[in-house]
Amino acid sequence: MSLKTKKLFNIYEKLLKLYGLQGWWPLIDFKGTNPTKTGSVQGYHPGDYSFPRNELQQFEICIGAILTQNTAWPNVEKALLNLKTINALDPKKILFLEDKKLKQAITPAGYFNQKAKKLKLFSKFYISLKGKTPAREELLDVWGIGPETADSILLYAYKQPEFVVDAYTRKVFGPCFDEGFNSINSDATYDDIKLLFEINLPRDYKLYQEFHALIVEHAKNIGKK
DNA sequence: AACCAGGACGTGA
DNA sequence: TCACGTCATGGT
Repeated sequence: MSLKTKKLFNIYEKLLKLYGLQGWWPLIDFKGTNPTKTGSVQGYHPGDYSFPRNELQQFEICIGAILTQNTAWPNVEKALLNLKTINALDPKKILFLEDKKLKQAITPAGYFNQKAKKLKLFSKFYISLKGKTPAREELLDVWGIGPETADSILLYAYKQPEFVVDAYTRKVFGPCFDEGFNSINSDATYDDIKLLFEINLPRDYKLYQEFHALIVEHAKNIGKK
């Protein structure tokens, strides 16, 4: 086991001890519980990596990944609930939904003009997959799907071992990159950081899911003070 | 009352 | 390539 591997596992264990299992990705149709969460956000399922269990849950995760771009999750949840209320949490329904109604439903998540376009384009793409797992490059070719959204979709909706890098990852690991991981500094690119994790950790989607969720939880906590 | 959230795209240099 | 502006609502 390399030094970097040991360091990453060490950090993972510390975060796990601090915050416990996170149970990402949250699903609005699943009434899970997670004592580390507060507020209205439900549907986390700590320790259960069997989700998504059907195509609708899978699609919901994809839509959530798009809606949460630069947006706090509680706002996304409101948008998802609105879509569910009008029975539109489904690729075909979204594709044929009036623009005005779609934008109205997702208003709480912000950027509703851009995101309405993104949801329609992704729905079309999702239908074209016919149940197949998309390649990362295919996802990136879809307008509105960048590296983080693509990796979130692959990791949480398709259980693919793609490590997700976000602003929180940089916040938490920035100092570590400068000190202990001397091949990568804090201005490393998205792919640099992604590869650091993927090269030095076993390709395990459960580990990647939990690690990323823990990083987000930790980043939120250190941001408060 | 600013500030920022689980980013991505378009533009000009 | 890369730095910067844009997109928009809701919570603190």
